[in-house]
Amino acid sequence: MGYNTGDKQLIKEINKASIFQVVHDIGPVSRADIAKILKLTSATVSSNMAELIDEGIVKEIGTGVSSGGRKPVLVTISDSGVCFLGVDIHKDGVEAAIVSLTGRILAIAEQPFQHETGNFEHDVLSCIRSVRGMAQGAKVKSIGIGMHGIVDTTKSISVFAPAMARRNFDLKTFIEREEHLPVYVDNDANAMALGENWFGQAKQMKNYVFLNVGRGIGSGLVLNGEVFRGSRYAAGEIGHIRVADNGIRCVCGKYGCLDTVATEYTVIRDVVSAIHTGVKSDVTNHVAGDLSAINIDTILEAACAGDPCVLEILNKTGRFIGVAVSYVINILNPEMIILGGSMSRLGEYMMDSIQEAALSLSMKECSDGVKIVLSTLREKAGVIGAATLGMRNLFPRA
Amino acid sequence: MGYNTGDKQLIKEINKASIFQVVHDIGPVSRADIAKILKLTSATVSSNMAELIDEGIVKEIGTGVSSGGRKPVLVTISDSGVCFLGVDIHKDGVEAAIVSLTGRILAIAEQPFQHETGNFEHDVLSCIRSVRGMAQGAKVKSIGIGMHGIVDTTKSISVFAPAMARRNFDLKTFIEREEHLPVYVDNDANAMALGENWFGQAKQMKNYVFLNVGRGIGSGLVLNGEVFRGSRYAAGEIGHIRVADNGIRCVCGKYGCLDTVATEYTVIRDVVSAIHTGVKSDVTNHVAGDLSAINIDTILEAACAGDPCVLEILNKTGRFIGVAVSYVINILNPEMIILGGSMSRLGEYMMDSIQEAALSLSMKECSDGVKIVLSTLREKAGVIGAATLGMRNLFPRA
DNA sequence: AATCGATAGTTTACAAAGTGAGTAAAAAAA
DNA sequence: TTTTTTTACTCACTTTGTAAACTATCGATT
Repeated sequence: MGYNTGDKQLIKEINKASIFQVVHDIGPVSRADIAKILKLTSATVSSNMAELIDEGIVKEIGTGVSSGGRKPVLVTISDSGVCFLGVDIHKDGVEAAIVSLTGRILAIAEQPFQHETGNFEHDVLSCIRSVRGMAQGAKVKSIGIGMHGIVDTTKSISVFAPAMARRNFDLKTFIEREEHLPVYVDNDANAMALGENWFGQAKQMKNYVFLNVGRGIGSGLVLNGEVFRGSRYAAGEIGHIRVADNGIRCVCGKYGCLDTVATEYTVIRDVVSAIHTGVKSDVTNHVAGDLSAINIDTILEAACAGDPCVLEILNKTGRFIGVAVSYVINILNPEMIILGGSMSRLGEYMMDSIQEAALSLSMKECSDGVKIVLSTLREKAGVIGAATLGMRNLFPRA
Repeated sequence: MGYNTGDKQLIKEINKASIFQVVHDIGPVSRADIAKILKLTSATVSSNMAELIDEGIVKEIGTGVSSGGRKPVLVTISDSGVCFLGVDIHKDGVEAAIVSLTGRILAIAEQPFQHETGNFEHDVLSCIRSVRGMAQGAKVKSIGIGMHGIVDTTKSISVFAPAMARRNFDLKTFIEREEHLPVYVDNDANAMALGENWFGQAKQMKNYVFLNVGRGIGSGLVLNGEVFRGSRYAAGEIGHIRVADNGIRCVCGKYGCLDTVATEYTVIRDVVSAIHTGVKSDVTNHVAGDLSAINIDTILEAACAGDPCVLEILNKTGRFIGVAVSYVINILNPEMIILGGSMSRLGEYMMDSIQEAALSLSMKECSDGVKIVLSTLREKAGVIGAATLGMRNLFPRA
């Protein structure tokens, strides 16, 4: 069980994938330079390049400057040859986008769940169709789905998703039948982590952690250059690490989980309760006194305005995240921690406390050189990450 | 940087390694069965098998029962064709053994460090030579060294080893020059983890954690089937995760680290201090009242005899380890946690509390199915693991 | 302007490795 | 005894990368 074997095609896939990778990483670049970098012969690069160009993945873009001989023909990733549909399924709805191999978003659409019907499939499908309608010229190669909860990636089924009251939900078969395109499903944080590797902060990085902070908190781990999913697809579920002695009972049944102190919901809860206990906050003005109208947007506005109540709550939230991050650093010694997800809009106001807690609680040898940064893909990390699931599968065995 | 390319030899290495792996896992086995399992043609299996036999790695062992045709020729791992030297360098000394591909120990030797001289190289070398002298007929292919502290495995140098007051110590070059054999160096816990994969509890396992509990506490991580070392070779350093509010200052400068509550030293310390505060313990009898003579052996005897004082201290120690294990489980969702190292001799008396703490503090989805077990290689895990570093390198790219 | 050296990319002969078909050996079944 | 099945080897074929020769440019020099 689980033995690898190789054949001639495997070599080709490996080399072709690496050639693509070099173009992606440092393109525009000439065939000759690729050969030098990969220590392949120019013949090998040329023949694989011909296929990549044929498939619409790479294109020639002109000539570079000569260094004393024939001008090099530069190639770059094709911005329009093929593209990929990414779907982010979170607790409250679906978001879908069509993304080019350069990370450009050709079209994007959103569809909140109609919880009353409980027909999630329909909402997902309608979102996919609406975005495909917006970009009809696009040659969509596949559909990648990033899904909250636990996803069995070998069978491509959602084993358990809290917000959709269903277990072992086979989204892949359903969407493939409806859309006639290959479908790849993975956990949302894993997809985001992969997206960050292709288009964000983690380019060419082999060991890093993506923190998805939003309606819950989870993480995607990339270790030794591969997404790490654990033995039952539950790796990176840091939301249920104990970080607080607050006595708050988590949905998982335990007490003091990170999930009880570091999500959109808890920040809103803490702001409301602070105001209830008489603390003055700028937020009250933004919602005209209606505390039930407080949301992440109003909190963000107050934070921008420098409201001390909100800033202190965000600091505290950051410290809790930092505690969990310190465990991750001690165990995994990653190169980078990337903060993303819907809560990352408040990221600027939490980064300092995350960093301070994470570094002060972890061992120097492990935290040495670790970069803690905000995602540059921000709220698009979900759909872009999901689309990269399909891109990744251009070279499945490489 | 870090691109993979493939050539024809790569295919061969992959297939040859997998053929070897099947023989290792389920041998004795026939060529035909291997072909079925690996979905290779019998021609491919035969030609690779001929090389493996030629190299003394595998041997024919007779014929099996026919199921209606020609009797299959069974092959198995050669117990004597080639063997590997493993060296475990811990804080107080060196241990070396010559190990066959079947995990049999042909010779073993020990050499405490002569700290006054500070000439560690000499002690390591003399231990290696003494064990080679014991098994002169053995065809030793390589030397694997498991070393405490942080090891840069690409350069094979010990970046930082607390007990040897030296940084960036190039053991590989030194030993290769003296012994004229390839030398592979890795962190001791990583080596043990690998050893457990070849000969111990983690056979055919892809995701597991080896806990090395001894004079310090560290871990070796095997993730996606590979040893995971982190970005600066410091992954798995769980000794410096904060698990206690005891105010004890760790050597690393922080407070409450696992290393301050779960090593040989802390167990001895706690027993001594309990006796000082008037608790009656069986240990006192074993050392005839001389508390400075208390060591792991006397504590083990007392534990065997059911001494409540010692058992309570071991329980407490186990709970602290369990807390750290719970973080590991939540982050990595491993298949197995293996407890080894010199303290694992006391393992029976800690397993329950480790398990209880680990499971009660981790999320169900992550801990589901995780097996927490004692190493079967026990105190030999170090040298056997180190020897497997060499075995692993029979098929370096596979 | 003509020539020469250097660089880029393509073509061709070759080698390595797996595949697939065919074959011999050997044993069980009819 | 004959037939069938299973094992393992041989050999022609295909794929893929390599090495070297070849073509196409380009810049510099004469």
